Amino acid sequence: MKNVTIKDVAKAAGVSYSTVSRALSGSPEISADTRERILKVCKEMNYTANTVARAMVMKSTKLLGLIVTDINNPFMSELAYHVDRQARARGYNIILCNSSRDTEQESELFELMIGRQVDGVILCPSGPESAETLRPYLTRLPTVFVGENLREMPESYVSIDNARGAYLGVEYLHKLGHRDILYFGRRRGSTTHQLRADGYAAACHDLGLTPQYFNNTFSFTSIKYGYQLAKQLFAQERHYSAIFAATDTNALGVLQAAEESGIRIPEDISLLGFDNIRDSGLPRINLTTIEQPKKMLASVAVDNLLDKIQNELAGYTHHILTPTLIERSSCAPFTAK
Amino acid sequence: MKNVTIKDVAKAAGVSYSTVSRALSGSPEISADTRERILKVCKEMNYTANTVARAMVMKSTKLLGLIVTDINNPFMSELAYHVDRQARARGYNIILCNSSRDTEQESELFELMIGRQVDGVILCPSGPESAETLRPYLTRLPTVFVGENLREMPESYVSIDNARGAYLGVEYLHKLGHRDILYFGRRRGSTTHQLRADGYAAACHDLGLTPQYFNNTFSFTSIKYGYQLAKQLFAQERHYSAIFAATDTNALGVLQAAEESGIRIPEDISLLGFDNIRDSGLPRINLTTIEQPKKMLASVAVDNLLDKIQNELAGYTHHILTPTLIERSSCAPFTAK
DNA sequence: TTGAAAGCGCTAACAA
DNA sequence: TTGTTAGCGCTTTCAA
Repeated sequence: MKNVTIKDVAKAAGVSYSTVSRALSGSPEISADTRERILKVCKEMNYTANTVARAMVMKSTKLLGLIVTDINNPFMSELAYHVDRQARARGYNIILCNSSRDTEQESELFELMIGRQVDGVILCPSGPESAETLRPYLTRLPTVFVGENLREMPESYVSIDNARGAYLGVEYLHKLGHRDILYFGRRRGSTTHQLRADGYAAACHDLGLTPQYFNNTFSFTSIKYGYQLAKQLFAQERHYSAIFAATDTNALGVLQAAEESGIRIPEDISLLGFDNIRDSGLPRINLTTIEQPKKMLASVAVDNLLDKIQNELAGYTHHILTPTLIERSSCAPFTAK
Repeated sequence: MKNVTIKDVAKAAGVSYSTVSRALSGSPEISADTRERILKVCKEMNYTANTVARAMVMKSTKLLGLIVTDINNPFMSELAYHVDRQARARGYNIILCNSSRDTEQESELFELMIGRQVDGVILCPSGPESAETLRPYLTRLPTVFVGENLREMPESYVSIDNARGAYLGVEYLHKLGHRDILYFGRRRGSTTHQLRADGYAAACHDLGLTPQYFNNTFSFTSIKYGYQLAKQLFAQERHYSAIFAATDTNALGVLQAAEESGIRIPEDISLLGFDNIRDSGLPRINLTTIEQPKKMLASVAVDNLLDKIQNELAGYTHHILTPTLIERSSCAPFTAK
């Protein structure tokens, strides 16, 4: 499986190997016919340039690290899809790694990425504290955070306006006639959750509603935990006509618990999610939700990172994208029971 | 952002740089105290070995190409998750690319992988023809195909026993009392679909049932196409009490069409899927299905590939894993209407 | 327009 | 036990 090198081509074409290099790189300082001759020989010999060797001298691997918490999470996989597309369109490839939402692994992965000489990394952080624990690496490797709002942190990130998204959601529910809206599944320690809860509170205030919370006491977000939480909720008396779930994943758990408890959605309770993961659009689920524009998130992240790399920009950028409401069928107009 | 090299460390430690290399690689031909001294200097200087340079001399990048049709497909993302885990556990990383189920892109990606000097590639092929179009590359790069049964093709692959899975499904439905089972969504030109249909036919034969088909006339499989196909189906008279969908994705489309057409599942029709993608276990969906063991598929693929690489095995292996039935709630005992 | 040669950061064979 | 040196395959000065 030994590959043909530039030297083999040079020998076959009867030129020096720097000439071959020039022919390949489209350098102007070479005559048209030698170039053509060389290119023909390359084809014949099935020559493929060794990117690794090139990377060594160019000091650029054209490789981007993509660190996600879990590629199996639909939000991440959609993001990864678009990151790959966008990166490839710009001549880069992706080394994919899962951090399993573990900050220690995150650090190890950064170490690994540095060793692999990637040109930069796109990181879906485990949480807001990632920016802190990774600080030593951030000066060594251009990095863009995705999906987590790092507030005033002097690091580049792209995320959405979570507060505004939540505000939008409450407005929508209010317009449907709901006056008692429960905010469900807020997780302490997550900036994202904090900002969403803030938006919820602000909207309640502006619309004259009384905020009600049912917080996530687990420190994880998953359908399973959302389900367990919702079971607890449904064991209590109801003082709300709509549930605004902090994430679609939570909402899915609510859906499951509701089904088991004989609660109909949206007939008995309206349910609104946040994220618009792919699952939410599935038949029978049809969750109305606040959309995070994943494609946009990905392409802004890649663009930013490549700008940073190619222009050796110091400094940082914060991109806050605007979420939108996706109306499906888990919310209905309020009707007095 | 210039990185510390082995030479910098050597200078700082007052030794030659090959000594540093030895200290780092845990070579025995070095005294314990110089090693320790060097290691300490490495720590102090924040030295990270340059994997690219190492790869050049070792002729091994410890990188695996993972080419999927679409990472956003839940089957693929689950596979990718396990491939990453398994590969990382064995000291490898993954370069991820989407082929968009396009054989031309597949070829380009192989070219790219060769250039990047990956040690091998794991490929979820676009279709059975991929093995043909990629033939020129397969001799240049150790490759394992995943998920597609290449029959007697002399290439390594790991897939499941599709015929047996389908057989299992028919048996199950038969046991529930169903005698008229429609096979839905079979796509021509896919070996996987062919094998499943074969298993369906064999089971029908053995159990004395009459096979009924409603084939996929689109050449793609997606919820949307499954839905359109099911709409056509439901416009016709019914002569079946159960639908066996060729894939979960198809089944999801059936679910959606059924909902719109006022057909209850499983009360009116039982629905059985194939693949057990993550979506199928979601609340309200709860699709009974035949499981492809994705984790197993991934780890067998990685193991095979690494064996192939490390032992420079010529030859090839075919691994056919056994599917199992996952019982959820989309199938009910037959009741005469 | 072309060739010779240095060097990217590392490993390993050979010398000392 | 340590140092010297020759590459790995490429790009890029500098000379011719």
